[in-house]
Amino acid sequence: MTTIKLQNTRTRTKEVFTPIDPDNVRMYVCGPTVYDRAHLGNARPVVVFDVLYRLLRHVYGPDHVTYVRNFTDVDDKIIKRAEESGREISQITEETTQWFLEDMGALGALEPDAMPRATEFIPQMVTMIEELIAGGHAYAAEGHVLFAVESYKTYGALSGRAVDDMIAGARVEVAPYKRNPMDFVLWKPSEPDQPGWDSPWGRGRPGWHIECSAMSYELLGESFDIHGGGNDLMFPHHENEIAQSCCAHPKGEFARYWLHNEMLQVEGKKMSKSLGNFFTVRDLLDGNWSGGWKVPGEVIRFVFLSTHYRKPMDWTAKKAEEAKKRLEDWMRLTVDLEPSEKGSFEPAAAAIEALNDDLNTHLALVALNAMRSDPQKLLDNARWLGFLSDDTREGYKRSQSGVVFVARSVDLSAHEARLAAARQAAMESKDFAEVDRLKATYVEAGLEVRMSKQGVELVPGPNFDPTKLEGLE
RNA sequence: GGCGAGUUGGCGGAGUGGUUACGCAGCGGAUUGCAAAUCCGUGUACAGGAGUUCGAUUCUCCUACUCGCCUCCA
Repeated sequence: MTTIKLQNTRTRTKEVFTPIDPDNVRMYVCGPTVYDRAHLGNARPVVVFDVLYRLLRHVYGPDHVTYVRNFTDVDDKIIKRAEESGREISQITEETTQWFLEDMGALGALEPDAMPRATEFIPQMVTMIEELIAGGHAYAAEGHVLFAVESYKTYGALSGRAVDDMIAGARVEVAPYKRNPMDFVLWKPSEPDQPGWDSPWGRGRPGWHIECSAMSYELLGESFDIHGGGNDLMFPHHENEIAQSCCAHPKGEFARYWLHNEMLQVEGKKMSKSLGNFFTVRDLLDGNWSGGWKVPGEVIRFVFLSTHYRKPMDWTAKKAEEAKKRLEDWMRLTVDLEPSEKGSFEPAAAAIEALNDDLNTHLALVALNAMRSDPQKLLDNARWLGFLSDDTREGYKRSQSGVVFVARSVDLSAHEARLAAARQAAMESKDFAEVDRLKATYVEAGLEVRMSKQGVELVPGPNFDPTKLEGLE
């Protein structure tokens, strides 16, 4: 049996991964709040934990892994968005959920086994809150229910914080009904025009953190193996999840391995709207970003996986271009091959070993690249890691000169024929002036000109401008 | 202020107590009418200081710098 090692935030060490039950390895990853398109940073944990999911499925078997990722569909940001836009909340959440699935699918991410929505688990949340109150870990005050952090001795252990220190440096406004400034909301009252559910504390809605505790308990049990998310969630979200879950179910361990991915940057800076470097996954896919070209989902995936998940990931146009070239190279080598049957294929040891070592995806990509001399192996392994999908390959095959990643808005075959004819004539006359003139024009238009004994190819590059070809017709 | 991460060659980015990362760019060659693409070959490195050690880029400590979180955020 292969040994997977994972860096556990809880212990700050790289540990051998041993599941509670090898027949049912359980992983929970915090999903999106559905109020808008997922931005690029939202996509990183999705891709990272998709790789872990694939690895676990390989090691323990596809039927022996349960991966849960939630949708937060009740939240003040959603309420605000509804008020601003005048749209129904359900309309917003349903639309955004669908967008999310489409966008993440484009990145080659498999869908989790379960994708629970917070609003479907309100009764379970209420039950858990009641248990916390009964156990002396929470109290009701002015329509709110708050978790009492002092009732949980190890509160702050995950992120390495002490309650007293946090109070000293806290920037939060302290609500008068809080016994301790660090107490956090489990349930809060709703105005008549806000979404709400009846509860023992009046009509209201859950606080942000309780949903993950309630849903992971329902779907994975009081103890499960892996809990993942971005490291910005470590505090307070994950800390609060631990407090809630461990106090409500003291016999359970909650999550045993905590994995956190580092944040994403853009051209060396934090992605933010004020810096003008903020974009969604859809922006990239549609070419609506500073790079200006349509970035295929697999290119985004490649860029993500070329940096280790625990290091800051810097998105740059240059990286995207390099990733695109590499994938085009792989595509060129494998386009005429058929993927091996599922039963007859085993991921290469080099790739598995790389991933076993705390998801060294960069090294796994290097291992893939080393398979260029064995295209069948490259194809199978690339597909196993979420590249060279059927859709991508179909697109490649449809494009005339074999380039998948650039949308072909014009038919270049006439130009190719014309250049080929001119070249043929020049070969005999030894006068290459006309050929050179044509070639220069094509290059100027952003085309790559490939002439060989096999013939002539015109390949659109990122700056291809079809209008520059008009004078040639 | 508290907590945490990082600093590797022109760039990106792995890894290791003593031996080649890899990719891109560069350079040389093959190929080409010339190119492009492709193929072959090739150079440059481990922030600074102290310590442990036969030996450290790799371990320990200190310094500097960068970054993230602590407020909605993945």
